[in-house]
Amino acid sequence: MNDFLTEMEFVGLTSRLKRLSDSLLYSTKELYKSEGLDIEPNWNLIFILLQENKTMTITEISETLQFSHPAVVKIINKMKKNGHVETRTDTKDKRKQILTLTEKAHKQLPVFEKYWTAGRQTVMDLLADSPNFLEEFLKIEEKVNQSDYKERTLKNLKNDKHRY
Amino acid sequence: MNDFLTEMEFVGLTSRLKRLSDSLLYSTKELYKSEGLDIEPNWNLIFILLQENKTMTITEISETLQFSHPAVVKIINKMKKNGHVETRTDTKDKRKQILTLTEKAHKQLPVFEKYWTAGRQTVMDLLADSPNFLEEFLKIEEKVNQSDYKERTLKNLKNDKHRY
DNA sequence: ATTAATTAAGTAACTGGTTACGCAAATGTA
DNA sequence: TACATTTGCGTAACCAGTTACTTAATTAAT
Repeated sequence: MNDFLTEMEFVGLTSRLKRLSDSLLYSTKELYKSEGLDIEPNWNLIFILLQENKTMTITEISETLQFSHPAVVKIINKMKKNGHVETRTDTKDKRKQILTLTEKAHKQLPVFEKYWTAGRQTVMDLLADSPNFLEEFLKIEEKVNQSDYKERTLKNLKNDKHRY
Repeated sequence: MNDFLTEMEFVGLTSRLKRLSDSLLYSTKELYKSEGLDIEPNWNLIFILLQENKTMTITEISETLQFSHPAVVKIINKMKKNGHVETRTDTKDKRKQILTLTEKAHKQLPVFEKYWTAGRQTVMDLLADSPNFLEEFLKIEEKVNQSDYKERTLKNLKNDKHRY
């Protein structure tokens, strides 16, 4: 039916990536909402990190997840408001905020994990017919990290000029 | 270096998709800005559509690009402000806005196209080592369209229960 | 020891999308 | 012909991220 975007494959890749990630995001939000869970999509990553490491700082989380630190600040503020995370100032380095999961979080984790497991299963289902997807996706991420879209495109522009 | 997200493959796929699409988006914005082009990332899609079809309405564009119609309204308003698009009300159906490219847009198109071609080349470079990526990506899109993340995950939850 | 540079975290403003809602025009139906 | 439904578009409020800037604390360097 709608073949324009497919036809435009290369041109529209960015849009399509965004559309898919948005679609997964909103769908996850709806799921949690409809099931009455007071958590939000990316929190699982932070829950898992804090569960494994017990304590972490904003910067550590933002580096691990490769989010900007303001993004982490926002998420953590929400998680604090919901009572899932506590913070205290590091006594040795008063700039740092030490983050830990609350008792409430630990209590609810088994329930959350049920949903995360089901979600992981969904991703596996979605990827079932795309056996190379993750591996190839990783390659693209690595390439973009080495030299981003802007750099590469400027280089292509220059090369095109020399072709005359 | 940062292997957490990779290790979390399935769990973090949504985040990673978003990160990649954001990265491409911001990089494209920077490119246009640094080169002094007064256009923005997704506009090429609309330029191309309007060039091919001469006139289109908001709804037609939103359906073709699979964007929500408010998203298209916003983009078109910016393009109007920049003098690249003109609108007039359809005489037969006064609800419809007929969109066309302006003279200015047509004049600048060859310059824009140089950048879009270079960008398309960049995407091809990025995908060079991922020969199955687009095809497999399409499969995932199709699956999500058939049944979204929420639906699938709820189903997985139910199945898990029956396993006991 | 003082000053300069770096680092951690917070805030503000913005971005490109979304859903929800409202209005007016057109269409379908009794 | 009147009334209900649908359609097209616009606006508002929201969302999860970003960059840019600020402040305070720490570390490095003269």
